[in-house]
Amino acid sequence: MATIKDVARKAGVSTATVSAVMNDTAFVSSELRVRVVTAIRELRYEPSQAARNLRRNRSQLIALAVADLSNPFYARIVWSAEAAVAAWGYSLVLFNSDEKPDTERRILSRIRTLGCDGMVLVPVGAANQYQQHEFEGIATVLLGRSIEGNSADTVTIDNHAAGRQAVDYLLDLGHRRIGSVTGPMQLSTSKGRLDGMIDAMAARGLAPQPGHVRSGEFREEAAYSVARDMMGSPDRPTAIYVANGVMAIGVMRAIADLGLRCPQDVSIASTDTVAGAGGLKPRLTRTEHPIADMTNEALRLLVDRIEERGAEPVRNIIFQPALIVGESCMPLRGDAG
Amino acid sequence: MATIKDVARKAGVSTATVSAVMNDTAFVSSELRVRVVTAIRELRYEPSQAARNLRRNRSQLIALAVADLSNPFYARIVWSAEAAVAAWGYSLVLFNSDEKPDTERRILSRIRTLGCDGMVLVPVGAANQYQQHEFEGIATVLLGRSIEGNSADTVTIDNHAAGRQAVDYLLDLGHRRIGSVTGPMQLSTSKGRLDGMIDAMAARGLAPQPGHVRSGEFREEAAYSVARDMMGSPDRPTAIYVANGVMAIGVMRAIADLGLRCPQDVSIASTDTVAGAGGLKPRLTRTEHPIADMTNEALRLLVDRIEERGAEPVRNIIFQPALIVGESCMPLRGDAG
DNA sequence: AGACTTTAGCGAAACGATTAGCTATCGGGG
DNA sequence: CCCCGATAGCTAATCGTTTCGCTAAAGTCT
Repeated sequence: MATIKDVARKAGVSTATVSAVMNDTAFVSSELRVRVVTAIRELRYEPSQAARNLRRNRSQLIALAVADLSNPFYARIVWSAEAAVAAWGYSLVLFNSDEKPDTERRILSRIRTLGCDGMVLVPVGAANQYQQHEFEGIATVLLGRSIEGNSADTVTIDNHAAGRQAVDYLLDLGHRRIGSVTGPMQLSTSKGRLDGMIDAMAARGLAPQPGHVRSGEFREEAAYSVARDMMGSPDRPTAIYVANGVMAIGVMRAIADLGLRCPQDVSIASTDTVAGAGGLKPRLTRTEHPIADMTNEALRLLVDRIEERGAEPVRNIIFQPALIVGESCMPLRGDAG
Repeated sequence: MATIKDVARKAGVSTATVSAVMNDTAFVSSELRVRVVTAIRELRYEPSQAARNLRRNRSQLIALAVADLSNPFYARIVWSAEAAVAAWGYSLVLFNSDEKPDTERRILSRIRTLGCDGMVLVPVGAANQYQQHEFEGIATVLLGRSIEGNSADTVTIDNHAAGRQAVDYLLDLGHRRIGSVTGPMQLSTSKGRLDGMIDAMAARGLAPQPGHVRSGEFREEAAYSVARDMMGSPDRPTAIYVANGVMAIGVMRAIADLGLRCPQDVSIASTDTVAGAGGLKPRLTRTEHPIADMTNEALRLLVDRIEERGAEPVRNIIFQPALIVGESCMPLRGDAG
């Protein structure tokens, strides 16, 4: 592989001039410029990113660490993020913490030694599991979930509104015994959505029964077993609010396996969506996140932090969910519709 | 950020000794070793990957360029690849060529300047669009699709067998007028699957009618419009073989929009799968690829090439598809079942 | 014409690690 | 008692860029 010295020698100039031509960083007479570019072309010279990184102390790499790559929600984020990162002139380094705090810790350290210029993180652990120095010296944007007490920029949705919207919809259909399958309580997303649900019910003088609120991992299997258990008892809820798209699949499967039909016997509303929803029957009624917008915004903030040295104040951007009505909910039988 | 010199000064040793301790590359007395490690800890020293890369001429980066990140099939590959890459001690740089040869060209150049140690590529263009030098000096494994005349290792499935299996199944159900919605003919995958279909029919003295074989982009929308057109005419096929999971969703939607029901009026068999298949109704009958195995194998080959300098012969690994029977096919009405 | 400013281009010092080759030091054998 | 080999650790070169500061030639003003 040809180096800048080879080019300089061949063109009869100094390496500084070659560098100037490459980066358009100083005026070079057209005569020298043409000698340099032909030399570059003939030698098929491409500058060594490693040397450049060392000198410039930049890597042009942006890391994205998501919580669960098997979840279509995060797959969708990856898709958007790749496009946005490329559009800003960076490359995307992808990590999957698989909802495991230990894995996440290793990832943070790896991101640091790779020298990524910035990272977008979907945090996995509880707030107290993070050390301050894990974020020092690297631009960070938290996406989807936030960490209490952390001073990084965040881009999230209004989880409280999401839970509230979905459950208000169920209440409007006449449901009173509403259950919920939700995620781990240490995550801001799960907690916010459940709070929204509780507030929606409280606003009408109701409250979920103790056994009707279950939490587990944000995974299909966890949701399946929890839902099977909850829906097996005779005083089962007439409607369920599921806090996550993948869990919704698990819940629907559990219901089918119990011999119940989805809108007729149990209504299901969820927050967040799954891919292939076009073919899913019945189509879920759900509150959707504007995933692409959120991801783009996260990268805009991140690149801003990377490229402007200015210590702007912390920014927290909150997106509003939108209720998408599918076919997974029905008015409560014999009740007002 | 502390450098190796700071550590050396603080520990009262030379940088060579610090390096030796870090990399376990030479014997260091336990006294010095302990001085070095405490200095490292106190200064929170982490070696600069950039400097290391420059010196070692390695980057510990593996690039993965897939054809379409919006396709769950590739999302699944990304998931597996991230895990495999991490397990081998590398990090994954992700690119999406979005089925566009021009974008792919830019990506190849970017991979090169990033100095990735190797790449896994799902090629997008026709064979003659590739230049030899685009692959020179960087370990490459082609995944899923191959490029005729290219000398890189490949990991693919037996597309011919996939088409043949799926269509044999339809034939066994008594279908005779079978159509196909398939991908671009310049891709080895589309061509192989279609050939498999044709051979399956030929083996029984049949051939698809000219208007019943349609190709388009590997996208839901393309499949939708093509299927709508094909299924609108009176001599429409009684069964369709769809060469791709995402297209199958489009075809099912087209059929529903035409007022036809899926197994009863039209049987659908496809190759390759989509995520969320657990919730999809009716579940697709399809030939599945062992995605995780294929991806792992691709990375095994790649790391092998990167780490062994030996010029082993080119390896082409072909995986066999498996037929998964769902509920999207029925015996032809009034025919032998 | 002399003094002063501009500017194209060069030389060499960084950046922070790895590593080949060298220098002491120590113990043991003749 | 001297010499030799082994070995722990150091010195300095090196990887390929970028960039600061400099030189010398050319232009501008009085």
